[in-house]
Amino acid sequence: MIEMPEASTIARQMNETLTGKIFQHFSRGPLTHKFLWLNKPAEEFDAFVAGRQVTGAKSYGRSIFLYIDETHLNLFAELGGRILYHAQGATLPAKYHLRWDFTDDTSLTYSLQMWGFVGLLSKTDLSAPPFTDTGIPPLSDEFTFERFNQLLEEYPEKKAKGIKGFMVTSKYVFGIGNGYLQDILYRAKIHPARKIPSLSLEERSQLFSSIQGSMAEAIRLNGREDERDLFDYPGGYRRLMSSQTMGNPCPTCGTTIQKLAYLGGACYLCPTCQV
DNA sequence: TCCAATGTAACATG
DNA sequence: GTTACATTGGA
Repeated sequence: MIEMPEASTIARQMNETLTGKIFQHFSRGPLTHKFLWLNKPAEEFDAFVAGRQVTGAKSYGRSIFLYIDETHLNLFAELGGRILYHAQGATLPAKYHLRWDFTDDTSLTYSLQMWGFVGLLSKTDLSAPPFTDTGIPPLSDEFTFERFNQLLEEYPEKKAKGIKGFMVTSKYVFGIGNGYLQDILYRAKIHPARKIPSLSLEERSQLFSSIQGSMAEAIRLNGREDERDLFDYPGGYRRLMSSQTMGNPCPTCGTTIQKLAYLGGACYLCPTCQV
């Protein structure tokens, strides 16, 4: 899935590569998928974007905004898969779900994995629900330790669910999914099922630092090694806790890394370090 | 053959 | 309070 480091990398590359290009055509690819959500029929996407210009791109949490003229944007949200740029003359992938062609004979394709929302919105649409329901992206000015602590207290299910429930719910911290969460909790030495009221101030501080540190490092490395950037290059961030490292010794204490099914999606953790 | 993962529905339990 | 399930391309 695309989490904040991937969204950041792809948006930066889109901004550098696509800005100034004129859309020629939007279309669906040869693959279909029930969990691909467009907010309008593909024909409306096509009719709207044709002849309009890309004016930039940026990321927000795990979302990507691709700006169209001064008034609209193409929103990529809650999505998995690959968004790829194809230079003039490049062979398009055989399988993809969506495609944007530009007038200079370059194009963009999206191959979905799991699910994804692609929306054609006006900038004002972004300032109304459901697009305002997202939480605060890590590394943003708003994301201070004080605010983080406040969000922990505001989480309505703080007594019922473990810290994992809070962390992967986009309404609070926006940008982290199950993938990076494993490393974040490992670095903070916190078990995914720990209840929020039981977290000491020091543990909250460790968690906050771990979020900031993990996100900064992953952004610096252009995302995870098992995800791809706009040009189909893998990122350089190798997760410490994942299906790939399960069964290996914990780098800190040597205990075997375990897998645990909890609140949807797998947790990988060191049962000794994370309590 | 199994894995990835979000949100929600359905289930089990005390 | 926890798990199953929707899905499907890729390892």
